[in-house]
Amino acid sequence: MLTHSELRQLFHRHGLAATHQRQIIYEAAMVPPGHASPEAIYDRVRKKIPGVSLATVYKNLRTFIDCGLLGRVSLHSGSLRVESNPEPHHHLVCIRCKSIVDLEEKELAPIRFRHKLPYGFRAQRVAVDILGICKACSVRPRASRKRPTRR
Amino acid sequence: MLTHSELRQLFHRHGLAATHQRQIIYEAAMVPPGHASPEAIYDRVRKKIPGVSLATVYKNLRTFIDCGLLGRVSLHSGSLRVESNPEPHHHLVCIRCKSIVDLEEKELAPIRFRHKLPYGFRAQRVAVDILGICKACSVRPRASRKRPTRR
DNA sequence: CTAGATGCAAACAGTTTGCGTCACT
DNA sequence: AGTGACGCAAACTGTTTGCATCTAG
Repeated sequence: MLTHSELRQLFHRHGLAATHQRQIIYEAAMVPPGHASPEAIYDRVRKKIPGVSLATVYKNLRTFIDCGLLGRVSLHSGSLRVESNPEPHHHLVCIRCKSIVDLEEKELAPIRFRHKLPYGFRAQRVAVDILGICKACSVRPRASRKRPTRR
Repeated sequence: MLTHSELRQLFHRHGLAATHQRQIIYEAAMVPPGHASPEAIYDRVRKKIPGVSLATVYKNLRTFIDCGLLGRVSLHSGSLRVESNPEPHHHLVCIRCKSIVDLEEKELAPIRFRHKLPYGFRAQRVAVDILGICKACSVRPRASRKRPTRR
């Protein structure tokens, strides 16, 4: 948890004004265990700033993501992608054009846990995403990449 | 690629009527490399059945997913989930309540490829999702799980 | 003949945008 | 003082639903 002035510095380092809303939104996004949804963050922020606008929360989250202060859990939040391959398998995912190519399970050596899984979690299967740049995108100049549909 | 009557059998095995639309939608969802979006599937289907309704496509995709004929690429399509942990790490994902818990990278033995990656793909990082049932959900009776927000 | 499927339009949820006003720097 | 942030409402995208009609079994 950052102090008030560490937070200011962090924002300034990224060229962002250190507004009150922004600070509270950032803190709300960082509360453990992370992975919050915009709605959940909005709810937390409203407890401290009852008048915040949901749009402000969205604008800030996008700003944070764009400058790397936050990440996103999945590149494919947004629209549904259907999975036609019924076999267990993994994915090569292009972070630029979001395309997905299957990788047969046997292409990867088995995943090994170093310790027992925490939290009474009962694992059923393991899905590996290998994130990178696909052939088409590394040929294509960066500027010409299609603007992602949304999000 | 299934023949017409194999397709009929497949549907009947799942208690689904073998309508013309359904067959075409299924085939459209299965065209390689898979992972199509509903819009993309709709576009393919319209080439064969110009009058299809987008709603019919959505209804069928949901039906297919519900009965296991199709999967979905990510459990988190739908709404954005923010990632507050800047360190490379993996995820334990509950397939029932969609909750996410981080797993430190060092908890997993390094991922090893058995062969070179295909397609000129330039890998940058590997994200592992361990899918299963979280402690809370394995205690909680199945019926009481919250209806997922959407999708 | 009947349960279930389709098509249409309207409803929704999540997210973004335009614009006037306000606040950091 | 000027640039960027905020708040509001309206616009948009992706998805679902209600209902009348049609069709496979």
